[in-house]
Amino acid sequence: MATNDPYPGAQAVTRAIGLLKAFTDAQPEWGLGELAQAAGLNKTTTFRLLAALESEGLIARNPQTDAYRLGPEAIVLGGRALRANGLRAVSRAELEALAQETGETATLEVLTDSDALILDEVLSRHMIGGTPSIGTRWPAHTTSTGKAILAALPDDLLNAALPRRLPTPTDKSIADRETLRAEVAKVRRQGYAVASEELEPGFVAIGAPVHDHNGQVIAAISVGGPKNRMPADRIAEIAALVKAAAERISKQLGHKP
Amino acid sequence: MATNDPYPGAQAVTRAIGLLKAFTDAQPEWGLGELAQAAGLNKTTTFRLLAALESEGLIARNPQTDAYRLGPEAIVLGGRALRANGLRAVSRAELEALAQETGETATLEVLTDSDALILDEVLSRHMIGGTPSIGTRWPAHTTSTGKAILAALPDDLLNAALPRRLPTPTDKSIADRETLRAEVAKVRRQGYAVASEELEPGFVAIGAPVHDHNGQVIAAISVGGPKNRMPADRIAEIAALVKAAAERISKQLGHKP
DNA sequence: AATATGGATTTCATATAATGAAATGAAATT
DNA sequence: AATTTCATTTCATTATATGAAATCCATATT
Repeated sequence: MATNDPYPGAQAVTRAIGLLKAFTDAQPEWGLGELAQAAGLNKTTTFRLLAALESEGLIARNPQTDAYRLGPEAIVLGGRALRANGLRAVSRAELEALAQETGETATLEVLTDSDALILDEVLSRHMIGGTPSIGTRWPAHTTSTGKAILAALPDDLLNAALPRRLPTPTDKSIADRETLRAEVAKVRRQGYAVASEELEPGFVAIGAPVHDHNGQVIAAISVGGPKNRMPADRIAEIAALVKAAAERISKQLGHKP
Repeated sequence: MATNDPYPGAQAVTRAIGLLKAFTDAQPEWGLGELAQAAGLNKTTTFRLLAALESEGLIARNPQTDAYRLGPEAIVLGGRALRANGLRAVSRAELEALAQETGETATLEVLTDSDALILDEVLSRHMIGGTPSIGTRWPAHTTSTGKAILAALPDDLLNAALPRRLPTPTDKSIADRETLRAEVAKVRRQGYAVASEELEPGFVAIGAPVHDHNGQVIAAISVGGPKNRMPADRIAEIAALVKAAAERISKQLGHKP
């Protein structure tokens, strides 16, 4: 999860961030005691850190229950981090076009540590009213975008990006490096990656890499939807669209093929 | 900006968050020295705090220039904060319908301190490829949503929510409490608020309040677009749509009118 | 090629600010 | 009314954050 080892000489900061990271989609609210326990901190320390975070707006309290939750400032910082990334501005129109043409959900994702992180998303017309998952992360080797990025990395960086053990959220997930190596070769050959129920049963996506002006991969885009709308011939068709869109984005970023 | 006074006994945390908040849309990247100066901190301290934030992923470095910027974890936390707010899930479909019917941009916003914070946004069909502003904040009294929320607040909370001096981003912005009082009365009478070039020249929006099951305002939704597409009769028409949508959302939240 | 310049890091002695055990307070629950 | 379960405050102790100065490093400049 951490990019590096915790930096010494800033214990309180590291602990405070640890507390922030405890607020997940699965458990978005915590009481003081349970959070202290989960974070391995003294209750007093936890209280003091949370109070500091709250006074800065990163933490808020449920007005009914007094439970701790993430605060509005987290949303503000997240928005700024997102907008600071020029990629989004460049790729937005392509994502919209892809979602329009295919009727499915299109995403822009980058690699962080060993996860694919969703930076932008245009929802499928079948998901009217659905909640976008911007800011969500999944193990890279289980996603089409993650595999597209990994495959476009030089081997040393690819190995560095892989976790010690490959998580397998479904029984179709790639479970070992041998299989992954073969898949990477295939993705390199094709120029796109398909993840068929490797992240979630019933979900299929197709991803292609985006390159910057130095020729390095910096992101990937994808189109995905339920398996029943993704027969082999349609996958091939979508793959061509996704690949072409990714190449146009790369070109806008100054990439010379 | 801060919800409360800085909490003592967590200096390092408060300072670290101060650093994070220095990364804005206007200045998304900083060198160590200038950031230390801007934050009023010693360079060594700044370095150490940034290193801690970086190792946790909240700060990243521009690979070309080494400049500091917000990191991927900021996006992750922002996404979680957003999804923790059930409001978004409930209102999403209504925003999409409003954007569809009017062709303009629809937003969901809440009040933080004295600002209206954008929680969700469906872009106008005139802005294909535009970048959504989720996580952006504006002075509440200059926005339609902000005024809708302020007007729906009891007087004591309304006063508490106003800053000492009212910022005036344009010459049409409400500049004094007297004028605001009259405007609030009007908004209460109408059940919706119009902000005509009060935030930005050429931009007009119409907002209506959303209430929870206790009858308290918790948010507002809006539809907005350029002044030239917003003649008086169309404003009235859109106001009716926005108000009805806000009422449907409130009803879903258990509000009994 | 050698040197200067403007950064970013590291070092280290010091004292301040963070720590946690225990006491207290405030709500729920019995 | 008593009990339990939390959150919050107090306070003495020391671990931890601090900043001045030294060093390193990359990039201009001569």
